[in-house]
Amino acid sequence: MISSLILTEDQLRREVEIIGNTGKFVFDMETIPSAPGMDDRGVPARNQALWMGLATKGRTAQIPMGHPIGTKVIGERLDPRTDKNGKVRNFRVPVYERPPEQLDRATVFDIVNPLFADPDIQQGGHGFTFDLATVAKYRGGLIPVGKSVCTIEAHHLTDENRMRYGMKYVTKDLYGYTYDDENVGKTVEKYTLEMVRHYLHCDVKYAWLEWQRCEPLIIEQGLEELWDMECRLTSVLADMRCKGVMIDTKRLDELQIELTALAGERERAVYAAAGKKFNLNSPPQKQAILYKPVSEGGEGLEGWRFTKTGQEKVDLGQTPDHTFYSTDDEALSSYPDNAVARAILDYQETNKVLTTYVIGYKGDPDAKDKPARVFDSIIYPDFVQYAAGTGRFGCREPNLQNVPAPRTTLGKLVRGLFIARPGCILVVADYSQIELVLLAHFIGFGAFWDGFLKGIDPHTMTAAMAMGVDPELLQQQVHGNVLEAKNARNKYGKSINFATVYGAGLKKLASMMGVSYDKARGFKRTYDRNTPEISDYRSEILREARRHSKARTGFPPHTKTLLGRMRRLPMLLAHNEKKRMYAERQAFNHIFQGSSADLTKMAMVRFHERVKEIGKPWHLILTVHDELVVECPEEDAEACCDLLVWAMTGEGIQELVSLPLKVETAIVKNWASAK
DNA sequence: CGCGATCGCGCC
DNA sequence: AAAGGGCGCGATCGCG
Repeated sequence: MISSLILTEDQLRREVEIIGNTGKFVFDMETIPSAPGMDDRGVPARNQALWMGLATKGRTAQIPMGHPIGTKVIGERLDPRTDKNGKVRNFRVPVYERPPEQLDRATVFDIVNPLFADPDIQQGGHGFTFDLATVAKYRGGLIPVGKSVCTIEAHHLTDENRMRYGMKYVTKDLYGYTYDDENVGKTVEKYTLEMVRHYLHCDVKYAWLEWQRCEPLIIEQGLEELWDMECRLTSVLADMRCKGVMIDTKRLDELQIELTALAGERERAVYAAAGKKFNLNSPPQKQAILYKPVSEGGEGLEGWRFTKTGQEKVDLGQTPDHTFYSTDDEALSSYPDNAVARAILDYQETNKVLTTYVIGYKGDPDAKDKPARVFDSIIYPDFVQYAAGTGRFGCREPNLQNVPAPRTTLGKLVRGLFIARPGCILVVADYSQIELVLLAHFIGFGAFWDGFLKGIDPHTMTAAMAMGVDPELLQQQVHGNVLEAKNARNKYGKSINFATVYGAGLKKLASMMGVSYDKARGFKRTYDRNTPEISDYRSEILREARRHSKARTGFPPHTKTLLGRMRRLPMLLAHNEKKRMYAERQAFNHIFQGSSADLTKMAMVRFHERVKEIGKPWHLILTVHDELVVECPEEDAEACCDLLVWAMTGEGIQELVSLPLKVETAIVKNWASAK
């Protein structure tokens, strides 16, 4: 491949012309913080572009825009730095030649922008939302318009089980090539011009090759429509990444003060109850305190649930000691009479919120690895379209998909931190019972199916099937607030439905239902007798999945979603029963979890593209599996809500599912007010 | 000191 | 007889 360092306008114009004629290119941005000492190089709305890398058929180009150092070492200087003991020491630091004259950002974007503005030119990159969002601020906030190919997504569609999709690992495993032992991309400005140039050349070269490798595979595997949807989604995610979510920073600060005090109080209460100090964030130390006999300074509690490794050791025939037992919430909750267990539970509730959400968002200036996630009252989460094997999103830095739900006081406080910008409002919509609707859809008849058509709630329906009573009667009782009926719905119905889509066993089911093992078994038997179509469907799906093999059909055993998204699970053929049954649960669950993700992703694309057509300032800001959150001007709330409902359930998406798709909506000032 | 494993826990 | 799907992240702890 031809590789060029671009230092003049003419050189850049030539590259742009070649790319324009090819109609397809890769670009990759290397960035630095918005200001010295600021930790936002990974935040596209704020960072600064330092390099742009380009690739197209047969060539790459690297464009520095103010790289601070050259390549040759011309001397050495002593740099006084304080080490961790507070001592000042002189470090020898190489001095580099001055860098060459480079193009400035404005000039580069002037010349490159026609590529970004041309809907007929396809563009791609590895983890592409970052690059799309990074360049947007140099073009008036506009995301480049052409088809956007994220090469990680492309790879993921054809190999969803791969653990690491980073370029470093991909080049090593697929191309047998290593080029970045030093993580140059993390701090490009510290490396020599030539090192960055080579790094960037490799990045765009292999992104281009990945694109060319994956595209035919995707077509061959019949995933073209899904691929088209995911490509359009990449642009949506870039927009979300630019936008971010507003946080009530005043409340966040107040919450930090309140929770720090409360956690401290509760920590002292634990020590008082235990009669000694220990590290109450350490599971091993909690085990020692709770499960060791009184004679050895413990509370002498009888453990009843093993940890994962504890269970494995028991399976190997070892005799349990205190280190085998779990100290999780459920285990501790079973000792309501023990003061230490109670005190630990109280402490953990506040400490979890304090460390994960409050400090997690604000960052800890004293800790190295705890950067702030709030910038001028905005959090910029990274929604990752290729995070889960089922097709669901992941969300990182920070994860806004595990914000406490507004069911508890603390949950309301945390979720209430997420607010609409001034003059704006949040439109929240979530699919009702989407996984169960999909289960009924795929089976195509039976109790669920009838229930959904008659408007019977699926948990009520399942409770009725488990107790052998008339579903419509039970539904009436639930609506009439009959206590036993509501309990049956919430405990029995919900639990069995969860157990169905997740594949939980009877032991788990009993504990979820809050009844004895025997009673749970009885309910499950009645349920299975009344809904044979469900277990029949499961067997059929797994049989179908196992029919596949590389030799027979070209695919490993797998299941598929509504849009044909594959989950390949070779372990469906494992002889090891544990592993095989795990794969069976994954395979079955994938159909509903993955189809739900298909619908949500598709709805996001529909909403975003329609908004662009009508030119409204409405933006998706959050996606939480079956829930979408949009921010819009207050006066647009109703219209925006209508459009969101259309995107999620209207013509063009409803046809995919043979039962009515339903959403619940809310128009709110802060996220805690929904639901 | 960085890294991975483990445990635990927030969400859907 | 037994079987909880999918994430990201915080804290601790042992290892190299």
